[in-house]
Amino acid sequence: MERQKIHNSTRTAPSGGAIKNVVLLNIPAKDFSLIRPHLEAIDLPPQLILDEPGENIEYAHFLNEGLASLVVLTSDGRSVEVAIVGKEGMVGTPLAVGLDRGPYRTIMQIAGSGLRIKSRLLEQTLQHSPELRLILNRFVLIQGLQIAQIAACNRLHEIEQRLARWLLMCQDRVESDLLPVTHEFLAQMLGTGRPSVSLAAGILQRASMIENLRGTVKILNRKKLEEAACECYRAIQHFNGGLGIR
Amino acid sequence: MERQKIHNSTRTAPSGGAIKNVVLLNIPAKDFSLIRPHLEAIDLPPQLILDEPGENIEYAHFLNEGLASLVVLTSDGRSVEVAIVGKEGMVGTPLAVGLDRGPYRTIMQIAGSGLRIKSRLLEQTLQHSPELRLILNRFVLIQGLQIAQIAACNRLHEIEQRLARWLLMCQDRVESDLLPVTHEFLAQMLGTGRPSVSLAAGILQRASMIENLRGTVKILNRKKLEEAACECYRAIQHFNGGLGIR
DNA sequence: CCCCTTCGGTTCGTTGGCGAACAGACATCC
DNA sequence: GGATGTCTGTTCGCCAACGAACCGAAGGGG
Repeated sequence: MERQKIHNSTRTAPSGGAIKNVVLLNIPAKDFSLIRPHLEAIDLPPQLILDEPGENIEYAHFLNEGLASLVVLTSDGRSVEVAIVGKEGMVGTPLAVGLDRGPYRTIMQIAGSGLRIKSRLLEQTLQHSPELRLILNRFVLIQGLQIAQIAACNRLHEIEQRLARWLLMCQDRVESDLLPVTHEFLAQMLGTGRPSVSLAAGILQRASMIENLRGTVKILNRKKLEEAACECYRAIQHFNGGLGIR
Repeated sequence: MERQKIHNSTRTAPSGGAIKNVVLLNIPAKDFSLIRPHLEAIDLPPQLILDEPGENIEYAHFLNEGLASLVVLTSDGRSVEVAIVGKEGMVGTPLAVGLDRGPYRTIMQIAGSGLRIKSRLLEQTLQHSPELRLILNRFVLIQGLQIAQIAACNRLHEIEQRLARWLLMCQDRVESDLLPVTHEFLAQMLGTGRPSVSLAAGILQRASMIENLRGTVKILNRKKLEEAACECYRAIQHFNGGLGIR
């Protein structure tokens, strides 16, 4: 068990880079050897779109660093984020159950890198690895719980709390205290207008929880920020308990 | 293929009742015989609570008629519905991936009946039926898509549209034009106050789409109601395409 | 028959959030 | 150093939604 852990922590991609993605690290060694040759290292700059709603999903992505958002778009051009995926999961969940498209846009929020695998090759691998299949299906469910909590949060809580929640969830998946996001972008994620975000961010700043810099938000006091956030943050954190997030 | 269909449509529970649940009908015959002896018929009166957040899920439920809601509760006593489950799915999705509890309350919305199976027995069955496992996991994903759409809807659309959407989704899963729900209950589902519901329902009534009776809403004009609903209704309907809902 | 509960309809004052708009700060490029 | 574009801070008027409250109607039980 201990040896397995050590082995996991030094698992490498074909390109030689260390793997940090929790899903990949949790695959049993024998099954990892099945998938490893098909993995392809990929750089993931901010705003890169990984999947579009209704379009064929070519690759499954496993992040090592950075942060992707699942976003629902409406016909009038507005948008809301419904889930966040970092190194704890997988992007392209429909592939896990043999479907080839989903209804959301998946977009890189914070730059990073990861590994990708052709959908057809993932499917082949899944047929020989029930363990991987279980891991992915479990992630699909957990992600559903996260989405449900955000659904409730979107309805019941106010912008200030939701902003605090978002900043915390974001920082949980990034090393730094500096989150490179603009208010405009936050507005799209929170499904609101930009002035509302600036207003809420101003309040948090005056309470010295954060500092608003140009194009980035700096976390000054995590503890106070957690108090300002709604219970949804704790709830989501709890779902992810087994997935290696904090 | 055709014979299979005919067989499916006459599949019966141990109690002798006909099965209408789409998940159960789609299980291959050989695997259905595995699960059949463990199924137990159950009557499902309105307001019956099937699962509570954080508590052990004893049974998986497969509805034949009626309608259940997944509801997220907050600490201040408010609530929102995040998904609806009828005969197209399963209640107790965490069991499908070997987890034993979830974060939502599952409550019967419209009276009905169904079949249930002990969680331990379902788990045993799953180990011998990859087909059933795939069907359930696929449902878990589809339900996630539904929740995501509702998450967006909760944020971006107004009560009137959301109410119309809810009524349509409800009627899709019930034979009658009469939906036995109170405004108070609708308020809890839509995560809003009761007056807001009465107001919106009044508008829909004056447009002769519905009629508000005591304790029930009558659908008068489905077509107009669909026009009044937001795009989310169509989207969710589309996800369920393969699941036997309309 | 009357009482009592449940529900629907409506009101009213308050508020959070929205969209549009503008001004100032900062960064980059020439 | 000046011009341009991006980003933040802030204002203002407007509207949807909220919570509390009250009334009246409908239904059920004694």
